[in-house]
Amino acid sequence: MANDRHINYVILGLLSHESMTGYEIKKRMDTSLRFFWGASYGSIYPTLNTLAQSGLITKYETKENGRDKIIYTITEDGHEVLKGWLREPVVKDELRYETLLKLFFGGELGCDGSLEHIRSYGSKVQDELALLRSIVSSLEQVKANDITHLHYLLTARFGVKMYEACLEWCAEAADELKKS
Amino acid sequence: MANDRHINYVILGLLSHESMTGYEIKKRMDTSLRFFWGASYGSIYPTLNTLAQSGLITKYETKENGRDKIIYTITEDGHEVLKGWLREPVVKDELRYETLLKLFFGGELGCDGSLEHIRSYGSKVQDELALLRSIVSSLEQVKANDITHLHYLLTARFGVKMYEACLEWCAEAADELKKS
DNA sequence: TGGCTCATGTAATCTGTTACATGATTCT
DNA sequence: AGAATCATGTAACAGATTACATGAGCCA
Repeated sequence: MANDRHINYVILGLLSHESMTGYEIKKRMDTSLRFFWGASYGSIYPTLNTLAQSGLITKYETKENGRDKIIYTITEDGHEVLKGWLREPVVKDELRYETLLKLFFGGELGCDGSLEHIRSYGSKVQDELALLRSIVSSLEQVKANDITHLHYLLTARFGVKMYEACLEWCAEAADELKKS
Repeated sequence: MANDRHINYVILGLLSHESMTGYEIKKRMDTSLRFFWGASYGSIYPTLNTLAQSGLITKYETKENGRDKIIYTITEDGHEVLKGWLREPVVKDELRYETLLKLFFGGELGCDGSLEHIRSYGSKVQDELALLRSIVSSLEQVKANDITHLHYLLTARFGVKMYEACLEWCAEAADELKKS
């Protein structure tokens, strides 16, 4: 592989679970991975082509229900490259929280503005939490002794844990702002 | 202001607290803001110049201890622009967690690899947590009834809450991987 | 028939980092 | 004396998004 961008490994990872189209990859990003990673078509489709050229995935052009599709499948080489990346230590975990930025500078505005940001953040978190909880409970019901399933479950539970802590903080922070 | 990048507001925000040099701004990024935002010299210095050209901050070139410095100060216009941004709703809170990515695809590798990632993540979190806790306790000791202080404290507490939840998750996740 | 979803892709743009260049001062 | 820190800045590059273009099938 010429370059070493995350998007390569994300796609290889998704294809290691299941063969799919670029469109479906994008869907997974917006559902399963949305909590901790994102990508747009503008990075997905070109990457699929370079991965195919490198022989890490294969293209299968077909027609389903009259719709043209390209189904991508990971190759042996692809698996090896993915595993190589998985074995390497994590380089960076990043948070870019506009909410915290606005809160950090919130003294400039007064408490009401900050309270509004916290409220709106809290309600966003609550929605995400509901979504994640439903994912967790459906994964728990499957009760597969499959290791892949366990990994999904652990990441989803991470999200639940995070968001629960967020909500606690929201309540406490709002209280304190009201007191002042 | 010609453009609408976050870096503009981050700098205005920091300067709303205190006048300082570009070098000091970078330091704040790496200490106070490191938990939820980051920036490099390559974005800070050019932004300082455009902000000065727009009249949102002023330059004061001086010499301290024989060192050349440029101290930047926010203007009235700068305050207004900052307030305008603070009043607007938050557009995006983002997480880019390589650790979760590697864990999500960790089924490919086996439990040992995932356990190693969790361990290493846990120890990183513990370091950050210690740092944040010391910030929180020093902020609590100041006991300023100042609203700006309260805002610092709330963001720091957010970090503590997050990281505590992370550590709980690390312990639980590791247990479950060991069981399997 | 009109709007939504499925499906693929590209060009322009944006935003930021990395690596380098430079030079003074302070600490050990 | 040498290393680390203070201090400012730029050019090349990286990595990604946005907006657009295109077109077919599905549902009401």
